[in-house]
Amino acid sequence: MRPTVHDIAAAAGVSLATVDRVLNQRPGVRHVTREKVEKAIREIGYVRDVAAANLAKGRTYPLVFILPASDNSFMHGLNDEVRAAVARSPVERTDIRTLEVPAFDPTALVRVLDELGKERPSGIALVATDAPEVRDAVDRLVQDGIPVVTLVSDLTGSQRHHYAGVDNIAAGRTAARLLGRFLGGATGEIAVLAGSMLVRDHRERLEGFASVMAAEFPLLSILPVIEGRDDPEMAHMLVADALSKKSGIIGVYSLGAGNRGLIRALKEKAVDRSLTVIAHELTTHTRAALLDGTIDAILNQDAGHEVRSAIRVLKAKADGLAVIEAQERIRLDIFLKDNLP
Amino acid sequence: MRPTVHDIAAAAGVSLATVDRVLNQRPGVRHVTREKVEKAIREIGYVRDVAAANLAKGRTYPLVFILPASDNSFMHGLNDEVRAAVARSPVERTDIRTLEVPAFDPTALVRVLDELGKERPSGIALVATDAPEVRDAVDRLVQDGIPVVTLVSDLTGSQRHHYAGVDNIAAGRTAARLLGRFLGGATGEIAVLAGSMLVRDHRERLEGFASVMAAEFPLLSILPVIEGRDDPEMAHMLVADALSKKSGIIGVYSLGAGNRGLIRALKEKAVDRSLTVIAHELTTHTRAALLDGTIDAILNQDAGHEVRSAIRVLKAKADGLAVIEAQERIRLDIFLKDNLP
DNA sequence: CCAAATCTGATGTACGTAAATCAAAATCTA
DNA sequence: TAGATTTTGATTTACGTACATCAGATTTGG
Repeated sequence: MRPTVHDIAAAAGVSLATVDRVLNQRPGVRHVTREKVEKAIREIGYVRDVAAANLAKGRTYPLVFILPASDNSFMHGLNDEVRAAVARSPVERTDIRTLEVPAFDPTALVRVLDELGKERPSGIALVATDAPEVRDAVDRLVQDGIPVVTLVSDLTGSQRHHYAGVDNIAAGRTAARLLGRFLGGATGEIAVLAGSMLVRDHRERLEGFASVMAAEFPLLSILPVIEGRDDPEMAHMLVADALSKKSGIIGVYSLGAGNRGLIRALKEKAVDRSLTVIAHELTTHTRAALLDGTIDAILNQDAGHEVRSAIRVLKAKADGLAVIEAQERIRLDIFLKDNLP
Repeated sequence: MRPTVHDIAAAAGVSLATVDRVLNQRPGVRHVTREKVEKAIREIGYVRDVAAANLAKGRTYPLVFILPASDNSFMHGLNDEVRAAVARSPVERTDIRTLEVPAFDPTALVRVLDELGKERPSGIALVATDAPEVRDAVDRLVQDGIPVVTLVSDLTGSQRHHYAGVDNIAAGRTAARLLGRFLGGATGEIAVLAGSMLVRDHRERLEGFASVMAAEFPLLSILPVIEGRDDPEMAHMLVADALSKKSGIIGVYSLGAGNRGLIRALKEKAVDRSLTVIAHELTTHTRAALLDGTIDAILNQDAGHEVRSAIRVLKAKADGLAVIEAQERIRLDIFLKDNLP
């Protein structure tokens, strides 16, 4: 049987009340007594029954998700997953609130973060815009003892407790190798479509992509990055233009969102050119394009996993508990037309 | 505030005791009263607080994992993950026991399953040997109300509640497409190394592999399958032999275990031949081979995820609760040298 | 050594549910 | 309608922890 507070009391030769004072760091315990109790805790291997503790406390975990107000499929999917988590709230004892902030706007994000500092929720998950002032705001929260995890996009040099997202450098490298291998030993140009170089995940993907390309596929040259602002219309225009002008393009790497526009451009301008195309994020549009052969591979991050992981980590940090590291690692999913879920 | 049993009692106009009788399907409640209570439960949207219920019951979940006594890295890894779950037992209220049975031995497996039927654990997870008598034994357990999940390898036509493993047909198809694409438009022969055609996962991988190869890569022909019994020594001998005799081999698909032997054979016989190689299961050996270029891609199933998923599902089934489907889907991981964890 | 301050023990209630007991009420049977 | 039977209510204890209160013990300062 698992040891309880009574066992600690017996082992340490003190009363239940004293054990409670030590466990919940309440005042009024002499130093030596405290040590005696802590020793007993270690020796009998006591671990607090979190379920019982939460029951007694009537505890819930007020959590806040800060998401960018972006109108693309990926962010919509992320939003859906947060809503699904809200639906599970009663069972998981969470109390989740979602805040929308303008995308790519550090100032707005900082303002929201600073306000949350006063409110002191049990935990905060945010899709970070990678700017020094955001990093400082997050670090203030962390210093204040509020658990913070970054979601999807990380925050350079910050003290955030955890990052629930994929390794984007690895994603870029993987895309490069897949593209390089799929193209056999061909010579030609590669077009790269990004959202914005202001977000860290896109920068990192590009960095990984370029480094593997340079090192291992010297016959393929990367054209200047097209920035489509994750917007389908803009992406369509820019990609169509590039395809018209550059006849040497034999491959495309789309590392951001807005793939709806990319796919349309490909169908209009390149049906006959048999391009090899790799894109990020599995959505209804990219899925259809993968199945009909317009896209050759999709790299994906599972938004549901990211949200669930963020919640688990925030709850664990709020209770000062350990997490199962391997469970919280967000994988880079690679989908070909054969292994779609 | 979330509704409690007291709220049901008030809403239905009955006593707490009656509510308890209905909730825990105890006898002694008239049909009309039962209906009245059930209606109230639905109307106020009551959901049992599982944590509180488990606390009151002092409940633990006795679970049994049945694993084959195979001496390969994958099964060792699976074993490690079960042990890790045992270490978490106090927190998760599980009480996990592992049983080893001879591999590929339906009779032994049936004997063990039948005995567990008497013992009535809260749930059973097994790596199934795909045979009718095993299926029948599992179905008896299910009929008896014992939750059963298959792990890694599924059981054809059985009533098991869940399968915690990858879609092996999709895995084979994916391997075929990767291999076909990596080989560009080359012409040649593909060697396939399997463990045994007696286990369903290997059969399915081959099936998926062969179908995509035939349909989409007609220039590549599949050689007769080499069965290495998941044994490194045997695999080494057979593969080395094949490489010596067949000079037309340009690709290898290893769909089972025993990759240690395969890798040794490749290094001895094929350093100069630049074969394209795809293997299953990420182990220290395959990881090293991927990094040094001997292997081009590894398809993997995450044993840790499989074990944790099996436990979650068994617990949920034991309590009659729903699971988060997406969370329990075991993905096919594709590793290139760039996205290794 | 006494009073004041500090520390410790004993005890009770609460969280939401399970499970048991016993009494009372309702229903059924003859 | 009496008596047996079934159904329902009321109440209590328990699970492991949190938290509060008050009394008693020990330590500290002067």
